[in-house]
Amino acid sequence: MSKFYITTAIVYINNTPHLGFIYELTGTDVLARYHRMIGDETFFLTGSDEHSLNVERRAREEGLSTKDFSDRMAEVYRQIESRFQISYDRFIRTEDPDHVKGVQDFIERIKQHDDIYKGTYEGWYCTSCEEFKQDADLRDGFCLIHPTLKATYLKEENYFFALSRYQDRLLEHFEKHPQFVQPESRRNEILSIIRGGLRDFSISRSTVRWGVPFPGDDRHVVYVWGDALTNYITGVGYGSDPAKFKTWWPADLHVIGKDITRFHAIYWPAMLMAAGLPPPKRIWSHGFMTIHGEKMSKTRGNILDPGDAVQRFGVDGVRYLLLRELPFDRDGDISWETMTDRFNADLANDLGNFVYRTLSMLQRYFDGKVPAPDGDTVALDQQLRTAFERAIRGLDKHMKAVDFTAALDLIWQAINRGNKYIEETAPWVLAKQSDQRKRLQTVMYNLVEAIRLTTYLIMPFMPETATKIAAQVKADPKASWATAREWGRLAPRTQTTLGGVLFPRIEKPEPVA
RNA sequence: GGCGGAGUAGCUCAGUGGUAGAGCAACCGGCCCAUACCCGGUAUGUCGCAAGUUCGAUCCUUGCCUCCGCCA
Repeated sequence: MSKFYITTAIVYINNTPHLGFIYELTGTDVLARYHRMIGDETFFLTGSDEHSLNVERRAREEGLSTKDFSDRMAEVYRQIESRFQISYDRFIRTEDPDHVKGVQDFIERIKQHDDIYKGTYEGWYCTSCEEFKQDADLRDGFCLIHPTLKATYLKEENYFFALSRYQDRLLEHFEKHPQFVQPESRRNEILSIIRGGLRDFSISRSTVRWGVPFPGDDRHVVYVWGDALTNYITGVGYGSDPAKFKTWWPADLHVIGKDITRFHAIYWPAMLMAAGLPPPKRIWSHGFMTIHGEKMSKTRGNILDPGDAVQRFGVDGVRYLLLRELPFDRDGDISWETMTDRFNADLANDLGNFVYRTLSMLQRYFDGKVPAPDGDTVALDQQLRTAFERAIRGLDKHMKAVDFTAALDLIWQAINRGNKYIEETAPWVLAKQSDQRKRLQTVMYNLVEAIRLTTYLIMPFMPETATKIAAQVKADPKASWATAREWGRLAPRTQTTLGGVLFPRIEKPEPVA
């Protein structure tokens, strides 16, 4: 048994959650659940990033103190994560006292290493991006990302992190650890940035009050990356619980959005090196979702709302659809229409119907009690078994590669093999022939066994559905995967129950001619 | 401007040096256990454009076009 420490990026509480946020959380959650299922000691960290000028501003707009506003928004996020069955072990907030203390400790250690110095930052600053801008990022003095907001010229004394000293060490690290940043396209981008030379970055702000006081100079607060990234270590005890920290760090996987890859893949390992700590083992940079080919954005008004999604497809439906429909290594397109089509095809027609028709036949022919297989195994039986064994092996392989689409594809191949098996063995015909009783027993056993294995296969992706099916076939959701995964573990005479329809078909409105 | 990725059936995508596949949608047939479901079959494509290498390229090379990403 080994340990597995996985994180998502902490979410910036400035805005309300949209479906892209659920996407990252769900993908990460699937990995966490998978590792728990296979028996790894797992710690799953998510949380909220609450410090910044924008948050101060938003709070003021809402007529709340920054603290009250942060409390409220953090709770909004925490609740929606729970709603989506995100099985985090801790939801860290940058306001948490142990985080604040850990950040100061971390900065202090980098200072002792002489990698922090005081300097002056001067240039055009966009208050909405909270970033200094190069000339190329501005047009007529307006930030390109915020064309209605005039940039202001600022001269500010800041503390800087000496990132430029880390070019060689970072390159060496990338070379020694080819899987450090994935997918490879992101790794290549990062490598070319590093090779192009690194600039020191400011790690404090004196114009912001809402943040962690900078150690040794409390006119400053620790600026975004020194504060936010650090959650990955403070979340598991850095600065507060050395034994816990030792258990979990380094993280096995940071799951992040592609937009913040450079901060995670360059700033973060460099800061850790400066503090004498090992970098995370692996960083996965996922793509974004587009709607009908367009970026999701407030101004376009095409934001998919997580609550809407649940209304339409249920929690497990959304989880499945996001990971099946979008490739996790690059951008992918999605819409209510494509989600609805796939919901009906994969969940209602394939999975839901497979479980329902099988268990209802079992009710009819054996009063729901699993018969003992009796007689020879024929080629058809073997095909069914093989399909499931392939899916099981595939799950292991594709979870390692963070390829949800491929894993689900194999699982659905197995489920569909099950539907074909029913058609080919025609249990309703066997049931009418008294001399086929033994064959019917074998067929029904095989089908219920396939359903039992399906519960485990889909468990990380659709925990609620897996639990429902498990209850129907009396599978133990907590069973050790090493043995539960074996074909033939289903005990004859198990009393099954027929549950309701798992995924009711969604009727699509008739197209208007 | 530099670097990188992508352009394959209506849609989403897989794929190999020997002239192409899956799923969905469509159509036809079958079945009736089942959520108007499931099973079988059918069809559809100058595999972005052009040239080159090769006996032969969708897969290799070059140029071009379009889209996207990262950097400047």
